[in-house]
Amino acid sequence: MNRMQVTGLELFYKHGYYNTSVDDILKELSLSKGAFYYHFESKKDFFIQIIQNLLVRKVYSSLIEPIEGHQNTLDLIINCFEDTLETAVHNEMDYGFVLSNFINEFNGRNDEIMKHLNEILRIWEVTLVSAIQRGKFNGHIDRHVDAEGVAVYLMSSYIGIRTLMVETAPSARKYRFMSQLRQYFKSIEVKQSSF
Amino acid sequence: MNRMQVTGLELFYKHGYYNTSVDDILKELSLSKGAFYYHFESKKDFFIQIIQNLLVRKVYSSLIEPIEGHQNTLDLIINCFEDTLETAVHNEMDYGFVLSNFINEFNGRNDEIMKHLNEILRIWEVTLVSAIQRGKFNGHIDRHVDAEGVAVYLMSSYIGIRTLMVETAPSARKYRFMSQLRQYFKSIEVKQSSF
DNA sequence: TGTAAAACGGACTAATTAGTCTGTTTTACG
DNA sequence: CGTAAAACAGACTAATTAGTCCGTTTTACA
Repeated sequence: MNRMQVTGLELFYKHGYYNTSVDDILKELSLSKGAFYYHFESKKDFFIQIIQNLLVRKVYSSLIEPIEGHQNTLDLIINCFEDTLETAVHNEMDYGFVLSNFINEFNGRNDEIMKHLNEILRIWEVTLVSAIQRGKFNGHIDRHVDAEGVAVYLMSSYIGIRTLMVETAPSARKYRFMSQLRQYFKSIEVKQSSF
Repeated sequence: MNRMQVTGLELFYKHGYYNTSVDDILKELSLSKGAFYYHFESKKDFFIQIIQNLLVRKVYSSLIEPIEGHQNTLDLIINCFEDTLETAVHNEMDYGFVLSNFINEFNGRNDEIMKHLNEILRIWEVTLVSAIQRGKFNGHIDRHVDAEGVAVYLMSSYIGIRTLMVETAPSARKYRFMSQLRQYFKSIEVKQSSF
């Protein structure tokens, strides 16, 4: 059953939800229809369970937990982005950011699934906002900075760079992206008055 | 024939390419199979023509031409983003950035179509790079800035915010995004030494 | 007005789809 | 062992898909 979900997520990620048939998944697993519909009500039900079991944990371990530490917030975010982007570069089978891919696919087409995906986005946003506020409190980030704004801006740029890194010069684009991210961070951290 | 392409793009944008059947398009237009396959070789051929005729022009008029002026580069970009995002906010049927939606859908699934989409991205990137270099030359942007890096960063954030603006608080997210974009621009423009 | 080509209608095919149903095997456990 | 439930196999249906084919209408133009 877990094997089915893992393989399901792989194929949905590779080919998209609507472009992956239940038969495709079963062929990959050498299983039959009976096995599938014994465990899952429908293809949609199957996908929602994948979101709740695998996708949520994936985002948690790669984008949430790494920025929940108590070091300098901006360093945590830089390292977190650096790590996930580096993984994408070295993954020859990278099809972009799995969460935003699904959001694009289901937007306006399936409200129930969109609710689940938006919920993950919301958690990511909340985590970023509180990380930035922690940074302000700890004196790493300028007190006048709008934490919500920074969070949205960070999420935007991350979603976008993952799309841009598919197919065209991922390594170079990652490097340029990270440089500009540091540049942006310089503009929101507290100015170190030399004394 | 043009009507077919316009309606085709609409539906492909709304529901995705693989999730829109030729029959759907023909039903919308009250046309028959004979009419469609008289003008187009296949569904793929139809879509490629849509890219070349409609999508390219759309990106040109909204993202390329507006930043080709000779005013302050950063102002041009700000206004350009502001305008397209505002359009997205007021379009109750917004399904995200049409170009990145298709890139997400075809990535790793159809090389021929990806080639066309990447070509549009490339033109956008080149336009941004030369705009930034013009800004450096004109004394609006710091000479040490990496034009390629800024371009990638701008494209990333734009693609991402368009994804984030679908469904959840588009207007508020747009506002926050634009504020942070201005913040970022402050960090790359020439420091106005007061004299 | 005559006529050939362009444009279109719509029935058809073969493949694929999600989901059903009935029967068989495997497992757990007394 | 015995047996009941869990797990699975695979043929089946009804709907949908891209694309074909042939006949009919419309258009352009001499």
